[in-house]
Amino acid sequence: MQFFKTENKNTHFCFFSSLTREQIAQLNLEEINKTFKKGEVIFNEGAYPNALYVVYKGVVKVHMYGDSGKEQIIRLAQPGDLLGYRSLISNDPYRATASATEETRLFKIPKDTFFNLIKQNTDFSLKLMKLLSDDLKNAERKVIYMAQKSVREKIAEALLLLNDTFGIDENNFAIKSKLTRKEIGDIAGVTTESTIRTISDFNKENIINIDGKKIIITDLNRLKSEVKNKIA
Amino acid sequence: MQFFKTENKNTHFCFFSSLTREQIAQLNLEEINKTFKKGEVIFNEGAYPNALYVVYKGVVKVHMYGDSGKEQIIRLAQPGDLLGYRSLISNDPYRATASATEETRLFKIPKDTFFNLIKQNTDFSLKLMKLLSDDLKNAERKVIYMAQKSVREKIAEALLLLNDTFGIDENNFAIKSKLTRKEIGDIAGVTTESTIRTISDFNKENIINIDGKKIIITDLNRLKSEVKNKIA
DNA sequence: CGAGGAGTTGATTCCAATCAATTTCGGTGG
DNA sequence: CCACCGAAATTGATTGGAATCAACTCCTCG
Repeated sequence: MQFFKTENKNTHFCFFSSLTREQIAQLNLEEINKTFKKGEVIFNEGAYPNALYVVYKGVVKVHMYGDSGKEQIIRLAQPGDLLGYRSLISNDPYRATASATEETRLFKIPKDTFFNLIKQNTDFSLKLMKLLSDDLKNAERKVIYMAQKSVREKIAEALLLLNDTFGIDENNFAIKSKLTRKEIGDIAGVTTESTIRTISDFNKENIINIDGKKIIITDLNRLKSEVKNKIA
Repeated sequence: MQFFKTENKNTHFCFFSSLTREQIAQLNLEEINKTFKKGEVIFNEGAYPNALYVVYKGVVKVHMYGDSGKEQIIRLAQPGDLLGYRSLISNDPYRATASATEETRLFKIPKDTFFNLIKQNTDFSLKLMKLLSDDLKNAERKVIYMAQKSVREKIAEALLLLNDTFGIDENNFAIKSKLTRKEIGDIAGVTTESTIRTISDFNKENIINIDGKKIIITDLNRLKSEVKNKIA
């Protein structure tokens, strides 16, 4: 079961890899009999959560809109990641929308099961708290990022995130992401035009290589060094 | 005991007001025999937490530095708020520094007590999760804020935060904050000069009134309307 | 094969940072 | 009590980075 992967992902950590098999068994994971296609919405801002989702295949973008209508991608959820647990715990309506960025399949954990597990299993609770803490850490880090970094740094960071999240194609070494330039900009908090210009700059400087829409990171170290003072 | 205040604070919620008296008794609250003066550091970025702090009197700023050295204030903790619980749960060194913005007194909850309580008291755990969730919600909101808002909106938001956090003086209606203009800018993620100019604009437009360093919000509604699409 | 979305590029604008200089204020020691 | 010092606040001038506006090309997919 791929949940047990142990790779150390940069941005998110695989929640399930930290659970025991027994704990996973208690989850009553129920596979949703539906494959979400690119762009399909899993849940919408404003809706009330009645279950927790677990990404099983694919990558989901969690995004919200500023008042001007500009989109901001809050995070990317990959296999093993939870979706919508924050709203569930806070008992709030979703404040963000979740959409598939590629063919995606999900498990569902009924709300009751989830809360029962929290109540019965302190170990599970602790792990969930740790997950929340880590997400909070990332979000706080992103605040300072948005406030202080240049477009160039933001795009470099976004590309590194894509690299970590989607991985690379064995054949052509391109990042296996289906995100558009606009969406990359939405991660970085930057306009589409600036995103394109910056990606083009990186290309000219041989830090990356553009092959159509595909991006190949040719000099990972230089890309990383664009992101100063990176916090692991 | 002032922890039982019920005011609905805008940005943080008073953790202790949601606990039963019994739960509070279990906390082994230990008053720290020290009054922190304005500017004094409670804990430093990089240090390892060995206890949880509860603000009892005063307001504490939690802040970190971008690589250029620019400061960013992550949040303001007021009486009843917890300090350092994220790092404690994640078992990380502190990633931010906490300093008093005025005379501050703290309680301390030993690390062991804290974790024992989590393990023994599911209700407490749930409340802690809710707290984490709410902080996460705020942080995510701030990400989009930093990415998309103008200086004017950011300063308006910061002033509203000050108003909620410090309250106003009964005599002159000034916000009872001892923060400098620079610090207000550090909340908003804006330079000191831009902060001053914007505050001065609000003054000219009779949205606020400046009396020396003191700020009096004279037209709260207009100030609020500067912050479009405010999420409660 | 047409249409529309995605990508790209160039020109222009403008907001806010930066740089620079001056004033005000709060505290402190003589 | 006052003079003085350094920090904070303020104001002005300039710069620059990124958004915006606009036009065009290139896919791709129905």
